[in-house]
Order: sequence, then C-alpha cells, then structure tokens
Amino acid sequence: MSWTDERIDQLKGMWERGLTASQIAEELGGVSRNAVIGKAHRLGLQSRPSPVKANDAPKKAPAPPRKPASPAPAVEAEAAPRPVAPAPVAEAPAPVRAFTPAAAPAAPAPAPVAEEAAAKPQPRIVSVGPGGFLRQGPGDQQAPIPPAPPRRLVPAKPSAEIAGKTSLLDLTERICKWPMGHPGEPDFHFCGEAVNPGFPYCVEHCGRAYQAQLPRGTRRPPPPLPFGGPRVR
DNA sequence: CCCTGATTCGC
DNA sequence: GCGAATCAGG
Repeated sequence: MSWTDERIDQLKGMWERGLTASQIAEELGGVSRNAVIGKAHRLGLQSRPSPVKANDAPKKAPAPPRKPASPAPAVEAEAAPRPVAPAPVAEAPAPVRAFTPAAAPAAPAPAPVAEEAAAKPQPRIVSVGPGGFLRQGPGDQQAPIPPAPPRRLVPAKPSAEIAGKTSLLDLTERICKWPMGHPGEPDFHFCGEAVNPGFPYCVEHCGRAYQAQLPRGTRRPPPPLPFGGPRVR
C-alpha cells in the first residue's frame, strides 16, 4: 500500500481526532502502526500525549538519544513557551459531549464556533482546534492550514450505553469477536474476552462456534447462530 | 504481558 | 519517503 492523497487525508483526520496509531493503521489497512506513526511525523502532525515523552523539565539531560543524528540547531531565543497542553480557556466549562443516539442524523451541524465572541477577542490566542489544540495568530506558527480538510465522514463512535462494552473498533486479534446482541441495536457489542489462542473467539464461544460432528441421522436443535437468526433472550 | 508514541536508520 | 526495529513510559 502506498500513501495516496486520500489515505493521507484519512490519516490526518484520524490522528487529529485522537485515534491511536493502531486504530488508524487498522482502519486504513495495509499499513502497520509504525508506518502510521512514521508517516504522521513526516507529515508534521506533531506529537500527541505520548506515554514516553511526558517530561518537559529535563533538569540534567536524563537520557538523550543515544545517537543524535543531527547536531543541535542554532540557538533559539524562545520567548514564548510552546503550548503543549491546551491552556485553560477562561471559564470554559468543558461541555460534556453527550451523544444522543436518537438525535437527528441529518442536520445542519451547528458549528461550535465561539458563540461568546461578544466580548472583544484577545489579541493572542485565536481559537481552539478540533482536538483541543490551540490555534494561534499568524506570525507565531507555521503553515496556514486554512483549506478545511475535506475530510471524509467517518461513522462516529458514540459512547452511549456501549460504554465499557467491546465495540467493533476495539476488536483485535486477541479479543473474542463473538457478537452480543444484534447489529444495529444500540447496545450491540462483542464478547471482548481474551481469545482462545488461535481462534477468533474465547474458549466459551469457541465451544459454541465449533461443535463436534454428530453421527448421521442424529437430530439436534440447530446451534444458535451468532446473529441473523430469530432473537434469543 | 499488553498498550502507547518516538526515534533511528537501512532501504 | 518509507517503515521495521528499537526504545521507553504507562
């Protein structure tokens, strides 16, 4: 697979929306997690909270890269600290994103533009981006980025009653993929147990999925199908 | 162990 | 430019 424009767009969008590199890799297909990360960096999509890179006050150069490929750049008189974390937006009560499943699907999405723009805007910080990133005025950052990415619509994953349940996006090679409930239902999810090594299901569901062949002529109630059959329970 | 992202470096 | 290998924290 190669990085077509479209795939790059998808990568950007998902990266900005906070999906993990693994999830992005799965979504795109044909690429590894590493490939995604590598590409993201090459694109300049800069670091999101990394478990490994949390520090920012290296008092004594604890563990600099073993092999500094490039020598230190020129001295940078950095007056402004770089805004790694979203600065506490004054009084912004972090609106809890409550997804209402029954909400009107096709609707003019009310852009979360600053409604409280009544007051005179401050000179410096302009707005908060989609991922909570600060956008800054011209002059203190790089590319414009105005061409609103014609990002593809991707099914949002609400956290309705699914919270805590295994969604399609949670599936990995070692998670039991036995469906619970029926697709389309609000609480449809997957088993989520650890798989029986070598199988797509956990031990219990392997028992349901793989059944010994009985002697000919033996009558037996049909095994419950994962889905598609009449509702059970 | 599993997960994460960052970095390096041969291709 | 690409991404596997490696590193390192949670």
